[in-house]
Amino acid sequence: MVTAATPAYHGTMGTGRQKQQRITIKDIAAAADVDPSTVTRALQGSERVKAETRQRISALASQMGYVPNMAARTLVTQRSQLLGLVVPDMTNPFFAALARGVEEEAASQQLQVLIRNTDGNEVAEREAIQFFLELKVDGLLIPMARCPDAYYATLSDDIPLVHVNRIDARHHVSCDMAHGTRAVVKHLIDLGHRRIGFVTGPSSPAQQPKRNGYEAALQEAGIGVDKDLLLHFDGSLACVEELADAVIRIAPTAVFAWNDVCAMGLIRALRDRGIGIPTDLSIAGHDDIALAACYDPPLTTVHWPMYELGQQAVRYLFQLHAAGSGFVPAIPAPTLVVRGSTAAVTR
Amino acid sequence: MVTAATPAYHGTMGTGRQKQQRITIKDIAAAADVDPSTVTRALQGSERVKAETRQRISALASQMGYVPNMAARTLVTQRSQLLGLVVPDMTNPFFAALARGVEEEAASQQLQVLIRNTDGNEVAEREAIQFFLELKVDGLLIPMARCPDAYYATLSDDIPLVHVNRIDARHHVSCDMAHGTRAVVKHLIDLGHRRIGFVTGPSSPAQQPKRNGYEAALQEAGIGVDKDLLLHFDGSLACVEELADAVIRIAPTAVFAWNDVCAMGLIRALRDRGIGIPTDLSIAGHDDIALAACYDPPLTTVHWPMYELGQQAVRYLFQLHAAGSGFVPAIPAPTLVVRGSTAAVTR
DNA sequence: TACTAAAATACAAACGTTTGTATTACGCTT
DNA sequence: AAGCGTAATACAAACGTTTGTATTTTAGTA
Repeated sequence: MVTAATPAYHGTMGTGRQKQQRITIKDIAAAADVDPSTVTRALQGSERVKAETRQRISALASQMGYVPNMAARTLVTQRSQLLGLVVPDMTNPFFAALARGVEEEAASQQLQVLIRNTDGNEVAEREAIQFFLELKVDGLLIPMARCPDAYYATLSDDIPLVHVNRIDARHHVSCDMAHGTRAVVKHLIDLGHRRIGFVTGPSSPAQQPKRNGYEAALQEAGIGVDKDLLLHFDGSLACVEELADAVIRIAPTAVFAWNDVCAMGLIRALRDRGIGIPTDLSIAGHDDIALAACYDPPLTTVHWPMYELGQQAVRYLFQLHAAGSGFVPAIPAPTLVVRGSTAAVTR
Repeated sequence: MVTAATPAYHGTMGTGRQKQQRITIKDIAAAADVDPSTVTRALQGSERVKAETRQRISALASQMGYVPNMAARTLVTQRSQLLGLVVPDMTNPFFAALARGVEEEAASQQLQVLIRNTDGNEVAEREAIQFFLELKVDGLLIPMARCPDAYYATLSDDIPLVHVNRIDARHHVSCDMAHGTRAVVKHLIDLGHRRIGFVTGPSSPAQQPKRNGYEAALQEAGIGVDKDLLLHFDGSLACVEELADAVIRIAPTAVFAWNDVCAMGLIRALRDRGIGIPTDLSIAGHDDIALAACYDPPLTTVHWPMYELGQQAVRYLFQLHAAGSGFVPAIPAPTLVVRGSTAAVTR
């Protein structure tokens, strides 16, 4: 047998490596004249290998352009060092902030975060989860989950799974969503409004508290919930035109929109129809996206502690890993941000 | 049957979730009384295994809750079925649209897309690339790359890599960025503007053509480039205030802003200072994000064919895989979208 | 010098797939 | 019934790591 072990360095003519030849731990072992296991340990910085050898090996590794093979590592360790994050839409600044919190916290535990969008589609969500399962991620984070709870229940044995803002789930980290919406509606009531429209959004169990807050505030003020004042936003900006027409028809003095984007679109569409904001009508949004402060008028809205939610969710995940049970995440409440799009009632 | 299947976990007894033994292909093989290789082939739908057996095996697989192990597959096939997409910021609707195109096209080839954000940070970009390398992705897509070209050159042997909108790169798919910016500046010139400010953004080789277009349009119209009319946007909305002050100081009749967000912030800040848009000053943006049409006034801007760029980039990648060389992507040019934020010069 | 504990390293068996090759089973033809 | 081509399946060797255990080396002691 010919010894094929040597990876045949091709003319290393000064310029650095040229050969596209996967360098493995074995190659390094051969070059350093040690066993592959020693290379592994050296690269891990194990105390078990002599400092000098460690030094020599890692020098060799970077010099040879060694790139560890995650697949092999995952296979043997049964840990991928990966966290899966399943979000409806990363374009939404709201989820972007959450992802930020997740990534930050995960990094502190040497974990990488993988993100998949679902477009709020239930089927896509399942596919994303399935994908992460195959990838053998070490944990799954699902904000605003769309599927029925039973589905996640079947999963929770396979993999640690934490929901965000889904209070009916087994493991979840949530802020008091209803608190924020209650505050904004109360704010409108305090301004003298009585006919307050509410634009609902894509329905999902995770979003239910939003509506509860609206109703709670009205009831606290002794105002009945009028079904006629409910409108619906399908998430597309095209929809704001008919929304504007509907608002004119039902003639509220204030509208609490599903989110900031919806509020902005609505303001523009209403202005096109000759309705001044906030002079003729007050409009509040939700989420407090970056542009909310930049709109004209600046948007009154609800700010969510998304970054913190992301952080806490990751911590919760670790508790689950450690078989701990009673983790109580500390989440600040959403806060009302009063800006220029709401004003005292004029009629 | 011996208990060899139990992988003897340390501790964790009691509180946590109980150990589930993952189902492997071997388990299915045992249950179906066939060889593991037959299971693999059955699951792949290979003609080599009898239809009835195939049927039986896949029934068994789903019944037993089998989840394929990507790591093992990747290890042996040397293909991860994964595509890496490295973007500065997925929050940017612009990159979101690109990702959409990439995902769509990749899906048609049974590939999954993994996305990593870099925040426009060069170090983060390298880390992201390194990460993807370890993950053994089948291809790398990098729009608006930040690092010097030499860096990517060293990579291109290891992995197929396609840039988006980076014309100095070896393999790239780009639209004629300068064309869009030239069109918008020409539009302003046609409206009678002569003093046209330009707000630059985070510099990167990929963004150079944007500025070239600005200068080209001026030169074509016989207007000199006045360095005093150049401003800078650092990407944060906080920056618009000082930007507004600067605009007032240098007193252009029109401003071409780095992007739509910048334009919106600037409009609001200028209004706060008593300057009407577009009556006193015209402002154009870039990117044509969804909210651009919803702003008040609706933004004149440049629409990019990002979705198409994403698609074409993936196709290019496949050409590279197939060792084909002369792929010429067909990319529509960016188009000018005239809305309400620009008007004829009044002074 | 012989002996031993500790340090350093080597060995070998996994991890869960895939795939080329070898083997068996089956249905024909003669 | 022997022979044969093919269909169906089994075998076995990878892929690149990690890690428990065995072995060697080293240095320190008696």
